[in-house]
Amino acid sequence: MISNLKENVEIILPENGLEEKLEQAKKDNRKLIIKLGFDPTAPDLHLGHAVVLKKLKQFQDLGHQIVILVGDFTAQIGDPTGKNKSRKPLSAAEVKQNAQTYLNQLSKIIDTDKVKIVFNSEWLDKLSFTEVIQILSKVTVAQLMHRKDFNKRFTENSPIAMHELVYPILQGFDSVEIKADIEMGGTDQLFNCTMGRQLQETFEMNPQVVMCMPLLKGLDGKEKMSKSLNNIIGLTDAPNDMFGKTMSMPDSLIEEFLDLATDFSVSEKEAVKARLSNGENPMEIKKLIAKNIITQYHNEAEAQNAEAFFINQFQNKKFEEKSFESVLINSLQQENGIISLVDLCVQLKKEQSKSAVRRLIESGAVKINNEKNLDPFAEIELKNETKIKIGKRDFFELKA
RNA sequence: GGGGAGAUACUCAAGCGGCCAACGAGGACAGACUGUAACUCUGUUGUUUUUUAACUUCGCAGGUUCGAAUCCUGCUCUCCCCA
Repeated sequence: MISNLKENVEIILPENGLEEKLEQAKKDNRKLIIKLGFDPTAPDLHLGHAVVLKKLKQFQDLGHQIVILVGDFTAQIGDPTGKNKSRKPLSAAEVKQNAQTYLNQLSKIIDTDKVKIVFNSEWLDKLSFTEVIQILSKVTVAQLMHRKDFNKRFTENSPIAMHELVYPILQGFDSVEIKADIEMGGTDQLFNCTMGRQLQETFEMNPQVVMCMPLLKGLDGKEKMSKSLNNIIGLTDAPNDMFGKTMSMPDSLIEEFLDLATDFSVSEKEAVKARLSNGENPMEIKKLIAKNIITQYHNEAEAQNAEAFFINQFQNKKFEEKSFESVLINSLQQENGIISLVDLCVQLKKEQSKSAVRRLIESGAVKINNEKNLDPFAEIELKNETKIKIGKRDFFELKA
């Protein structure tokens, strides 16, 4: 059981802490409190988050108490780094809304009925300045400067605002408030999580164990998976999308995805890796991974469908009827069923400027009924079942 | 508090009165080739009117000029040195 709990975990602090906590819980006949923080500004969950969430799920299955901490207070302060200084603090309503979205997505992996949700504004709002100073006095600047990104910015002479330094401390104080036994997070959270240990100790509590999961790389194969880098597979992505995205990742990512994104058993993983090193086409392995992922977040039938679709559509280059995003002709702005190609594509592909779309068309990215059309001003007749491909991933079909 | 340097598009970074929507690099996107991989090659990378054009952009606000990212004034912010 312990080895399952430790699978894929990159860092456990202290080393034997997990065992001790489990034993203690057993002795006291109580649930462990397992904390996971969530920043309410970014509620789009992807496979990177799933790495941590699946670990939480294991604990939940063993009967422990998951506490989701919504960092609404810290989000109100706003992040001053870099150019983001104009970032608006979220309103209470937005925070609520985001938390709800987050929960919905969470339910793909863990049982949200059994999860406890808390907002850190509940206690952080109430602290007096005296109390704040007292908390701050527990931490030294030298400690804070150990954090990698503070250190980097400091040595590079880029600004660090005071309240940024306070962030990790507040996060640590959250652990005090909720009496966390374990705090989970990605390896990037290591510093913040250890802050929790330290503060709990000064508040004479048994310090939490820190468990950090590795950060899954994004589809670009370079950076961590992150929405802003546009390299994610979202938990709520459609099956065909998941399949296509998985197939488009660089081969160098295969092992990592196998380990972190699939739910194969350890021995199955080994077997698949052996196939790879025996020279099997990595593409086949990627299909395996894709199917496994879709099975997790949708179901097996969908996974089969997605594969069949992919093979037919992209490998055999046959256009299939299914799985184009249907667009009602009535919903488009038009003139008597006629529209220019740019205008059509702008409406289909939202959040792109007209100029950008126009360039796309001119570079040959748009096909109508599988025929390239390079003229942005071609007049398109809006007919039922007209298929429009924009780039590699966006497919639409008009419906009367 | 005193002295010095600086703020340019996603990032880095040129430009220092007209030839600037702004060199170059990275990134990103698209195309060809492929296994929707990598490599390589090509193109694009402010917005808008069907575009040898107009409009908005070089920290913010004013000013000088026929004309400003470039000069002047004030402001904001950052970095460095000294106290």
